Amino acid sequence: MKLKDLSLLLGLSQTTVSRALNDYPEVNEATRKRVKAAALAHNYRPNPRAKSLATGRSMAIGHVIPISTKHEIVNPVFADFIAGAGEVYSRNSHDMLLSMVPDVEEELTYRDLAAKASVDGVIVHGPKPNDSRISLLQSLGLPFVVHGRASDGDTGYSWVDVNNRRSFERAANFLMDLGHRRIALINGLEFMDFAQRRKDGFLDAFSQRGLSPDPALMVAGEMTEEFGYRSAHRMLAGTNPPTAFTVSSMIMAIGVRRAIGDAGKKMGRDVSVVIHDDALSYLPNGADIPIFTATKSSVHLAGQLCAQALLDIIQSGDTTPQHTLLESELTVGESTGPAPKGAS
Amino acid sequence: MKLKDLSLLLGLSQTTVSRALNDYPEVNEATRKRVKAAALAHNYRPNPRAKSLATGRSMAIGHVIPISTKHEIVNPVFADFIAGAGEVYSRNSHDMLLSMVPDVEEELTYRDLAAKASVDGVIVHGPKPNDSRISLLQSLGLPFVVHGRASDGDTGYSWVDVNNRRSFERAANFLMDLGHRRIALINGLEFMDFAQRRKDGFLDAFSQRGLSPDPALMVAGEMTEEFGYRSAHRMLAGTNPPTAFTVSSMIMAIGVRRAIGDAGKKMGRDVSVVIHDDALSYLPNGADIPIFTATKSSVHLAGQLCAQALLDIIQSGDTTPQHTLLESELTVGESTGPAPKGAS
DNA sequence: GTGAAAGCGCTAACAT
DNA sequence: ATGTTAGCGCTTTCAC
Repeated sequence: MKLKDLSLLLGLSQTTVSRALNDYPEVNEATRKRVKAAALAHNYRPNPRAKSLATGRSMAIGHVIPISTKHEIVNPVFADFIAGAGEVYSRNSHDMLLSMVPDVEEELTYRDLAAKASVDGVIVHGPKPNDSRISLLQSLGLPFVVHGRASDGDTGYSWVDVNNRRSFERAANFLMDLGHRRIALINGLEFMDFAQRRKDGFLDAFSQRGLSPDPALMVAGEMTEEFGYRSAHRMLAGTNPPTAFTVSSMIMAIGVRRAIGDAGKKMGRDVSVVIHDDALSYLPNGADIPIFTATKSSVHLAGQLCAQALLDIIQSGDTTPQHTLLESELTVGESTGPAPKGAS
Repeated sequence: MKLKDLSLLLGLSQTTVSRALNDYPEVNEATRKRVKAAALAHNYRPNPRAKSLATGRSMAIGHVIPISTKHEIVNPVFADFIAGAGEVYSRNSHDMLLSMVPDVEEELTYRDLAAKASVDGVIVHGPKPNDSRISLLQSLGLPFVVHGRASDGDTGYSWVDVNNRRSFERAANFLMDLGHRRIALINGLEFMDFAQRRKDGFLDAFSQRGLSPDPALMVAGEMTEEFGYRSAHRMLAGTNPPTAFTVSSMIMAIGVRRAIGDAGKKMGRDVSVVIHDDALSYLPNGADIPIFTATKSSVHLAGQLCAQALLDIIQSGDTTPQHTLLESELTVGESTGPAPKGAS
């Protein structure tokens, strides 16, 4: 069933039918009703490609995922984000175009998307400081929204971000309120913007009390179970082990938990773990080790907001940068957690 | 830069340029060279929508993900699969269209994709026995490949599946070779095809030795950390606890590990855990609890094979059902694992 | 308020 | 081996 068939069927021109369907004001209300009813009855769906060719808009949003560094896609956080964004696209009858490309081809892919007008806009994932993709997209004139920020104070583009700095500041403060002083930070690679911000927040919490963390308890690396395990293991085996951990991802937290298990007899119940990134869904507060989920990640929400922001930009044509900073909740498990031995 | 511009520039007709670019045989080699060079130099990219409108092919593959039951997308396995498929699409210059829809709208979505000719084919995720989507897609005439199988012996459609039955048969056999007899099965919901097959394999391993598992040690439920924890916890608290676990997913395995941790002092080093679904990447063999990854999941490979199979079907037009059964590797951790107390 | 006709950028008969 | 022409299914002037 195409437009022509429908118009013939109704004894109207394609033009009128098209106008009726697309809610043009000049159409007679009676006609519109008749047309819409017929379209529904005959299950008419406009061909998006034809429409797109005529209008110049693709009604699709691109997500480009580099695949050689596997972190992005394997990360459950990514899936949640995509799910959130996808819902918004569905509701607004947009398509989501996912491109998995070797990261060396990422720039080419953006150029391609722009040249072929395959998408009306893109979401940028995993920004690094001074990310080259931003200027590329600007020069290509392709609307975009960044999930995260490419560097501090940069206001030249739209982004949606979780308040990473504050999350870790609050996590550290929470632990210090419980009496912990030897708090470890198991962070992601610090050239990633989010990791840098988390570290800043962590340090801030200490400064606020005139304290400073033990540098030996601060590490950054690949967000893998293995790195979490090894880091925590080394720290716990030291002469002055930490009494609490702040961890940058669920996967690393699993490793930290394993290390704590190894050291279990030594530690007793004296170790707290604070995790970022939706850990609550996967690692509920255990009976053996008190785990506090400090920041309930809002990745799913972030996905929705990113998508909505981009659609708004595309619709309005207004590219004035919009910035959304999400506060993540401090969610505490059932147990309020122990104070370290000899704490005040 | 569009075809017309390029043809004007070259002093050729659009037709010739189009033919040269699309490797039609009747074009003069010299001309083709000239055309291709010019296209490259001027960075010409054919508009896929125009092309699609003219050819009737969309050069896109659809993946429909129901979102009200969150399992599908949250599952890291899903992300790996998508990554695998995405690579294949990229290499074959196809787009991947991801639709996140409330599961009640799933059928509507397929009808939509078919009616609007948005995609040349779809991949079906998470099949259940006698899945209604299969007959729907067949009646819509939309090419598809199923990741998994909708029921036993069904050969009327193409699928790519991991040999779930054998994976669990081998896992159980592996543990029995180590001397274990009280082996638990923590399975996914048994109305899912894969879970049923895993159970079958588990049971087979016992029958082969003239044994049968304790029904109290076989459970099935949502693949969550919580379910894994609770199931294992209950079993370990019983009078005759298991000495080994086979677990159907990484997430559940985390819960099982937590339960083992709880029961640690009682158990000593006597518990083995065998996990399906790429557990190796996330849960390396621990120092405290011996964990054996029995089946290295091939989801990523499955994604590639599904995508390739679908592209082949679309290209050749040959819809003769193709079936691919992947054998998953039995990967054993560093430790070969302890025999249970008093084992032979 | 409705219609005729041109055109979006490409491919595919049908010439030559 | 190359060009001419007519679409693909829709929107959008422009005219009535």
